[in-house]
Amino acid sequence: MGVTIKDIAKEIGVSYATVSRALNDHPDVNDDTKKKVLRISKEMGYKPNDIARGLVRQETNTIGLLIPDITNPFYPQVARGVEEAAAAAGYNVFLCNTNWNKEREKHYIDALLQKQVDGLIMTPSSEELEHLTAVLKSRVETVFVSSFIKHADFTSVIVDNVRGAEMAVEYLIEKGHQNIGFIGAGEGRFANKERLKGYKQALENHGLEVKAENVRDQQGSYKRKSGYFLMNELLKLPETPTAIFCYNDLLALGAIQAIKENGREVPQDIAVIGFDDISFASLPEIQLTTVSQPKYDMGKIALETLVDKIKTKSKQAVNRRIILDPSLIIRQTS
Amino acid sequence: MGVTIKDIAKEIGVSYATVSRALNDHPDVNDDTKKKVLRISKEMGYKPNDIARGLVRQETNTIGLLIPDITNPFYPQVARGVEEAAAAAGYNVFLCNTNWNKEREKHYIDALLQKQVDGLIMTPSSEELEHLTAVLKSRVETVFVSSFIKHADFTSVIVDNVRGAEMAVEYLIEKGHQNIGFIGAGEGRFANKERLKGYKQALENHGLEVKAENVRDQQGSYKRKSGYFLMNELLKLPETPTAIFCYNDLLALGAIQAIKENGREVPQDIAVIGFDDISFASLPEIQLTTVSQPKYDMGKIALETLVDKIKTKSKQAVNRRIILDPSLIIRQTS
DNA sequence: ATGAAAGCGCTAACAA
DNA sequence: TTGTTAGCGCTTTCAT
Repeated sequence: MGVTIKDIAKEIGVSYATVSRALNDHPDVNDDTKKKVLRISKEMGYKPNDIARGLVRQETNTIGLLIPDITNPFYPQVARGVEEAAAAAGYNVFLCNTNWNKEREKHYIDALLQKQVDGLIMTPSSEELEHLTAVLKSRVETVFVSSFIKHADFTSVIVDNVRGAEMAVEYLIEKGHQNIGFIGAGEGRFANKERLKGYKQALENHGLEVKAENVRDQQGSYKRKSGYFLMNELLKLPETPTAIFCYNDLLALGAIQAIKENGREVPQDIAVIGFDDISFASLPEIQLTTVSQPKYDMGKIALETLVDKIKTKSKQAVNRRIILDPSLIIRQTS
Repeated sequence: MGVTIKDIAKEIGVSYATVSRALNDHPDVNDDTKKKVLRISKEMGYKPNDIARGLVRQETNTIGLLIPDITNPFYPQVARGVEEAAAAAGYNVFLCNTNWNKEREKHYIDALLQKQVDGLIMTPSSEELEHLTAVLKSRVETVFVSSFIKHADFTSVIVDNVRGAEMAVEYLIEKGHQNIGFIGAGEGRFANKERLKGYKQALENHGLEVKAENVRDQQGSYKRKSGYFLMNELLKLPETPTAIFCYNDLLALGAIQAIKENGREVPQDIAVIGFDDISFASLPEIQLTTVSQPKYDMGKIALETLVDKIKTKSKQAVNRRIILDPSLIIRQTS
């Protein structure tokens, strides 16, 4: 390996404990020796071995980040927030892409725990808990992003999904729409449930009926082709909705494609609203109306919250939900 | 901490070396004891401490991945390739987003080396080497993706940038364009140079002049707004090109926006071709003609090559360039 | 202010 | 087949 603390000690003729102290600028160390140690270690090109340090300190300054789909621009933005905040706080992050796959998620969690990560930030692939028992038992600090698990004692950073959905659907109603559809995916997901709830609330608040055939979230993924597929189902209905609220922007993009291929216009024939406000939503060719989430901030706050939990470990074990505000961005598809 | 190897040893009444052997299924261990160890450790919920193992084995089964912009969908795709191949090979990956910032890159490299990563995969922020000396000196196995450093002995996985650019520009020439512009960013970047080279070659091969004012790669970033800005410059020219070849899709998207806002049509007035084929390029509203790179495969191959280098360490230290083929995808912007 | 020594959890000779 | 022991590189008591 490289230069170790012992090499430096030998070189200077002090004990390696002294070198360690100097390097960590411990108070009880002679100024001259400290300077000397610092100088020599620079000269010799010494790099501390974080692995060894971690072993004795029982901490690794490393956290794991589990996201379900790195291909959906929403998550890279969150990841950037986590990442930059982590760098600022002196942490490194292991990125794991679960692909919404419970098995992979489980596998990754195990691997991360064995790597002794100090904490975990994750958007779980589902609300079911069994595959998360390892985390629960290990008691490693965890914060959830864009997700919330009932029955479990985790901190989470989320946007007000219900409110966001409500805003979108209310806007559609104000525009005169009476027959509004919902496209989502995976009933099991927290955020999906919440946005569906907001959708229903808005309809009910305005005396509108929630039609079962208008709600499509029983199958498919959160990707474009799924939006395309589900919209096509909706287009087969005797009374196709005149507006669609989609769980996310990717689904909305797929829905729009289906609508256009069906020979109809957006928003003239059918209006579409998404969720997330990924960067591509603002392209002149797209101009997608959508509910914006503070993606970067969610990541940043998640990391900061996690670090806080790690530092104050077991002291204040109060978990909480940090809820951020969404905002409706009106563009050309509604 | 959790359950350790010693706890298990105590429980069963054997030495902890035996437990270690059983757990790593070493040949020389009694079948019964092995079974017993396995059973008990499962019961006690034992998880090996990778940190400790790494310390003695002098390997961490961890690699670092440095990418310049996680916000550009090109990199997440590469990252996915790296990630999945890594999981398959039993490695974990530290993701670091450098934001094209040399200082951050340097900082991350240091951090990764201190974490004793077994290898590095990176797209460096620039071709200059000084900030990479740490890597060079540490002799940690490294493979470059989508980049190639002259004067240095690294393996890299790249697409044939020259050929890709040539294909794009030749196609434009065949379509009758005589006045073709280039939009790039950061002259210092390898890939930028290569694509510019391909652009020039294609022009020269067809007896067309390379006009300095048509080449815009001296400033700006690789992002959309930069393409927008540079295209606006081109639009001010007395003879605005009738076709533009862009370093990447993001720049192309920005250029298209500028063209449209200028009251001209794509491709009727000005044709645009990008590079990368990010997923959004295929949206019906975008239909961007572009040079496709095998993004996922680049990541996968990079990881596999790296692992190979790690395993055969110092044996076959021959570095090479792995060059993949690009393909021109003709859509509606050309 | 410094040194000696223990130990973090594990693997790997070397003995037995 | 199993146990003993040293040691990976570092931090941290406890002495001095």
